[in-house]
Amino acid sequence: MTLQSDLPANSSSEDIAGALRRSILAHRVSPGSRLVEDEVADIFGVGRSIVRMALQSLAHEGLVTMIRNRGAFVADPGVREAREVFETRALLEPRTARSAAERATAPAVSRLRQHIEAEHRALQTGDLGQAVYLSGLYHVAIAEMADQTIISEIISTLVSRSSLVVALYWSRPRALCESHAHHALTDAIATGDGARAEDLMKGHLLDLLANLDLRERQPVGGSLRAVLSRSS
Amino acid sequence: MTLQSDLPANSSSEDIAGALRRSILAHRVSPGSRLVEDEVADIFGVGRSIVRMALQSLAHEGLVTMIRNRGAFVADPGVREAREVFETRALLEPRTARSAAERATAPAVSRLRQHIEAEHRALQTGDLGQAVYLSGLYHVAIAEMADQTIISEIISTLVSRSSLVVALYWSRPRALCESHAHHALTDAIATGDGARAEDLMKGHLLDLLANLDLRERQPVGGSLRAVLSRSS
DNA sequence: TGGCATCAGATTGCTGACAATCTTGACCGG
DNA sequence: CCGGTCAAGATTGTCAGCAATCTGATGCCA
Repeated sequence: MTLQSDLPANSSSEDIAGALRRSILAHRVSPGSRLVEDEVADIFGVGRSIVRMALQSLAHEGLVTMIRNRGAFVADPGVREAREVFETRALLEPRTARSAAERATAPAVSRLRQHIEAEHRALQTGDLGQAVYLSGLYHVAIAEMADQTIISEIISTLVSRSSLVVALYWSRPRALCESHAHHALTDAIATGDGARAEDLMKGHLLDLLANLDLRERQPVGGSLRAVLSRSS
Repeated sequence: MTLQSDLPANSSSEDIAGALRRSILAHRVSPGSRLVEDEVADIFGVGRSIVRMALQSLAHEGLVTMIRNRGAFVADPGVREAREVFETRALLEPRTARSAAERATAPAVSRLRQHIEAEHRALQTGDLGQAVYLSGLYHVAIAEMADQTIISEIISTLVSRSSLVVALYWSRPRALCESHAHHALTDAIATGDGARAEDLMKGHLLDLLANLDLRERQPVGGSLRAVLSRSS
């Protein structure tokens, strides 16, 4: 677990939750990893209570699993949860994209295009984790355009969880992902075509779900042992 | 703030979060009230750390607002949040009701009817807060029938927040609420009529939203002062 | 060899105390 | 009478330490 932190020694629990979140979403720590309170506290130079709060926050978001007397682990969603995350997004995001299109402003649209560009750059430098993370931010930005605070927050956590799901179940390692989908969607929003935006978003999410390899996989530790015994 | 607690002295933070939640949802503490950590800790006979965790939990659910260095308050949703809560529910619950209808089992349906009955009893004994609370549980029960964990959790928090909204904005104090709607919806689910369940749920939620008096109201303290100055 | 009790080490759960911060009310000058 | 300043009290934020619990390794016995 290498959680490089460039944070000032005196950070609040939200700062630490944010730093941990970025590390998890960019796949710098793998699902299932243990997050020891003392260790994290040392890394960020704070006491354990602060780390505890940050971990509890992330647990509420579904990015971390806490087990009493055992500690905190980076969430490790199963196939069922993976499916449910995308099904829920498919319920919320299409209509939200429509709202966003209906109240699109020029600066907001250009912010969307900047997101896409940043995502592209990350893909070209080969930083897949960062690309997935930025692709998530694009969806959150759309939700915020729709000016719906509650839905934005829900989508934000769902997008986070999606990032974990993609890390675990994405079936086409080097696919060009979905830049085309994002481009088309942005165009629809820019022209204020709500119906089209809704359709595109729905298709996009179904597409993502279809590209997951949702066969039951072995628990991480088990598969490692299996690999070793085969290679011997 | 009278938080009667019949809890054993040794309770976990979840127990306390639950007790607080019930108190808030049944309107035994009014929105905006302060929740002092020491006070709550004394009432439940635990240390402050446990209360802190419980409060943080409720803050994540949107039932409590925490302000740094100032403390925790029972949430006091504004008109905008009130509208958004119901709009989000309208996005999630109709489809979920359809799923519930499509996989309805006899015991699950009878549990729904029990919920309705309990709600009726509360209404007849005049316990309006309890009735609203139970009416919320009915909606959560439907979400659970649909066998969607994530959506169930989201709906559960939205239903909680709805309870606060109803406490603040319900326009017809003695209306017979919505028992008819719940009955019809249950019938649709019992007969496995998914399309009808979806329609009924959508209508039901729009109905609820329409019966809120969403004019901007004065902050609680301010209106009190206004009343006093008028009566003088 | 395989299964089970036991124990040391590591880690979390919780409490009490102290520091930092905010609120309230009194005081004071204009 | 009004606004601003200051100090006391109340409340939250954080830390360090200890008790409770879990993990995994060791040794024992069938």
